Amino acid sequence: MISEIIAGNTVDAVEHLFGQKIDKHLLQIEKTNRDYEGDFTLIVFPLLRIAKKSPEETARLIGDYLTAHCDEIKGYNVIKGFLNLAVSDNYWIEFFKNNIADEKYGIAKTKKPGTVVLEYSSPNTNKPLHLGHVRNNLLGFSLGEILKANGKKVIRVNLINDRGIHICKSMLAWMKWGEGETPEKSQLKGDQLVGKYYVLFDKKHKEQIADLVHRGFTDDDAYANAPVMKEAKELLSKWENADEETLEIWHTMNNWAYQGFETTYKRLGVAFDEVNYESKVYLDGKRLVLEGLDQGIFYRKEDSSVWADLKSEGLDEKLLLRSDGTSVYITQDIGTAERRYEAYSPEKMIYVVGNEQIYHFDVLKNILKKLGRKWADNIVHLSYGMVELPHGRMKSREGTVVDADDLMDEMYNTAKMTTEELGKTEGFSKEESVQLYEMLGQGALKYYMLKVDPKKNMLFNPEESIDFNGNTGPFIQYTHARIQSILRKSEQSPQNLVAEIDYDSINILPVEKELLIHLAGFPEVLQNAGDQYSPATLANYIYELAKLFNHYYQDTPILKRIDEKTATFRVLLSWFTGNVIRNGMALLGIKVPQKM
RNA sequence: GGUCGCGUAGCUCAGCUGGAUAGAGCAGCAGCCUUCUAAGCUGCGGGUCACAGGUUCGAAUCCUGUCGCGAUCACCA
Repeated sequence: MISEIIAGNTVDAVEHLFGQKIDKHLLQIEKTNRDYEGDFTLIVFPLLRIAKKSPEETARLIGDYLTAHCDEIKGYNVIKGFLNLAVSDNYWIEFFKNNIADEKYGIAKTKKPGTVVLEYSSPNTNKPLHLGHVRNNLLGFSLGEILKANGKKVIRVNLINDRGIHICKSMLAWMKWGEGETPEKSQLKGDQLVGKYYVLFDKKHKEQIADLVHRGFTDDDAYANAPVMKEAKELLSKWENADEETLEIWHTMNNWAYQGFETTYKRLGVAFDEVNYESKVYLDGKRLVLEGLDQGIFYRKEDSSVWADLKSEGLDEKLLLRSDGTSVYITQDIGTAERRYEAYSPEKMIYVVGNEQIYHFDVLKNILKKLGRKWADNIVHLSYGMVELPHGRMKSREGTVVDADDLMDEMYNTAKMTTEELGKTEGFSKEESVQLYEMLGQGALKYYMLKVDPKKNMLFNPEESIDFNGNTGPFIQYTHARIQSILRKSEQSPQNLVAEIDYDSINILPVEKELLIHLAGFPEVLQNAGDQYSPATLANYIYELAKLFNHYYQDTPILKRIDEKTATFRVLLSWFTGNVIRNGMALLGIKVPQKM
């Protein structure tokens, strides 16, 4: 890395000039601002105390030293306390030479030690996936890819919530009013069908509540005493007592939901290494809680419920086992965390879960620590923000939920319309067109969601469909397609060009240097994206790269109207850029087309 | 009420491990296809970085407080 080289030499410079050995991290080196001459800038203010000279003079002295002693630095200028350094073209040509043949430039070639368990998606089987799940899935999948590209071993886990009162609601509604409807009979996706009965339950429940309130019940009493709610609770207790008929219906409806999810996951391009079902693991953790109780870490109340006291940690008391001895949500998470630790000894356990559960994970970590699990510190809650609609949050009750399947259909249609208007699919077969529309629709959707910092809430306006121009997925996909078009027109394959290029003959233009500098930054960006769990960092990097390339493409002939040696270099630089765009987009879960 | 997060252009967002005159896209306006794909490129207008203090040579960025928005504090998950 060039900034490492500059830093190392500056340390020498400071020692030589001012007689003091400084730590490299004291130095601030950044890319030179566009408005100034130079490539990289050393900010000398922090060195003034050592230099005991004016900013300008300090900068000049260091500049002189670097120019004389460092081959990579060919000149400098000083503005106030900013030492703007010009890096020699040779350095960038070397960089190009060293990496051009590597089609997977920046992607880790070998596994480093360290396993990461990454949980994401985690749907409920009572309703289909919506926009919020889409953000979760895209984030989780992309983060997994990014970590793998950083050399980590990643275990992607989906923990499906297939039990509890909400599933019983769907089941009850189906039993009462379903008339034996199946996905096959009504040609409905399984998860949509189950969701339909969940909505139906809610509707009936509301009617009954209104009726009870009308007859003088309070809202709360009406809620709990509505006949359908009582029946749903009975159904839950039947489920817990392993009633055969109930289990069978439960199995059937869950399978419908799983099959529906499978379809959605496949279309969205997300995948998992392991699927856990809550019904199988929800009893885990009880053993640990009882162990903690024995050791006096937790305590039992008169009604025999078990609690953790986290007041000294700034939290509250937390219920761990109900008075009837059954587990609650957090009990299960204690158990699954322990299981994952024992199975994989991961260096991190990442949970992609909405920011509404920050408190939950805070509690979870503290409880595990109380139990002496030091690895609790390795738990990371990647808490992402809500996806909001112009009117606020999505409310299933108000019918403002944006369904994942519908959304993908809409994206496909928008892609189709836009592409046809532009007449871009002339000469495409039917199948190729369909593939392209899907690729563009998915690209638009995924990039739209991933370019935003995960921790921030984001707005989705269904009225204005997702854009295809500007800072968007299709813009980047288009840039890739343009590059491929050049490569197709080149008489030789990139691999052949690499074999015959004469590096000594290369003269690089300022735009080309900009591209090379940006390309050189890819590994660092990838690392940061992994360290900060932020696909957005990567997304924004790729956008910058695509923008730079389009600017280059606009007024620099790459293949035609130039001599062969220049063309060789430019085609290869385009190829390099295309590879980084493709690989980077793949880490976001986005495919790029050859033509569009 | 306690805790946590967010507040940057009309809109959607970058920038936040402190550095030069705060950036993109969309929307608006004006240009660029007899040359490699115009889903592109160039230019113009648009800002009290919520507000007030503080730390610093230097603050959108760090600290404190205020305001606004949101989340959370279940024998729900």
